[in-house]
Amino acid sequence: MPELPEVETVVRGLASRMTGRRIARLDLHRADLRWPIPRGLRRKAEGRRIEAVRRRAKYILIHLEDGGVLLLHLGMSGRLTIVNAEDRTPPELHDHVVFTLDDGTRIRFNDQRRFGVLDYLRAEALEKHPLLRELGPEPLDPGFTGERLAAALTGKRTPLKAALLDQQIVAGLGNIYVSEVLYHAGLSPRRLARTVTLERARRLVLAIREVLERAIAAGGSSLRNYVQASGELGYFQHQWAVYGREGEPCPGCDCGGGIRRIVQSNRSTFYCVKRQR
DNA sequence: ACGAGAACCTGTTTGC
DNA sequence: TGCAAACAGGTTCTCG
Repeated sequence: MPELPEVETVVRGLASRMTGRRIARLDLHRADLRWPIPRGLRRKAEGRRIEAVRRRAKYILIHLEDGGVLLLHLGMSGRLTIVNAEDRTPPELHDHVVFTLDDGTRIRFNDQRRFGVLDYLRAEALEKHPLLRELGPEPLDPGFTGERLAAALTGKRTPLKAALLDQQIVAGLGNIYVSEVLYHAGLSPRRLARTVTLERARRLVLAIREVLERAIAAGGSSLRNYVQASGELGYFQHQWAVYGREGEPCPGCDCGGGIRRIVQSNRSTFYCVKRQR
């Protein structure tokens, strides 16, 4: 599930509970997720005060007082759950990592498929980290403009859908929000990226901002302080226009089109053939 | 260098 | 009912 809006919601929830606290304990229940968890991570984290929790693309960055940074990625199935100090609920299957804060709060990192990541780096080397180095612009930053997107798409022979999933072109969109954004921009997912010139790129940038901001707002408003009663972070009711709606009528207008599902690079895309060109 | 597809893992749903 | 195939919201790696 986790695309940019979900990760942003998770980061806000984590920040409210972690900032200023110390990591009293870090329990690693296995030695790897997608990749090995660095040796010595526990020693580098335990006892340190948390200065800030930030997001870059779909990565969660937990900044420690000494300049260390914990980098988390939720992959396909990762979820974070906040467990209050007095809650004695035992660990669940696939709870691979558990943070315990100095006030007794626990944060469980559960990841069934283990495509997630836990790494450690130094703040001064953030830009050089192999996972962060190649990332494209943040879609909600003012620097992400139609001009910049058009330039990034120039000459690309790949379908627009695949280009927008490419984190080097814009960082944070995933399979669901790409379908949503293309619907709102009125552009076909099958259109070649290189045919997106300035006017269309501007439309796309507006659609990207609108869809992401609305999703973040929905996350914030439907969770009490971004934490569900269960303690789970980042899960909220979405109102998707096209994703998962194969066969339903086009929701946004009376064009009479139906939502079709196609497969592009082995992943589902949903769109309205009539409205999106 | 680019783009398509496989691979990484586990679990659930779908279709014969 | 049972079993295999398809599918799931991400990213990297390999190959042509």
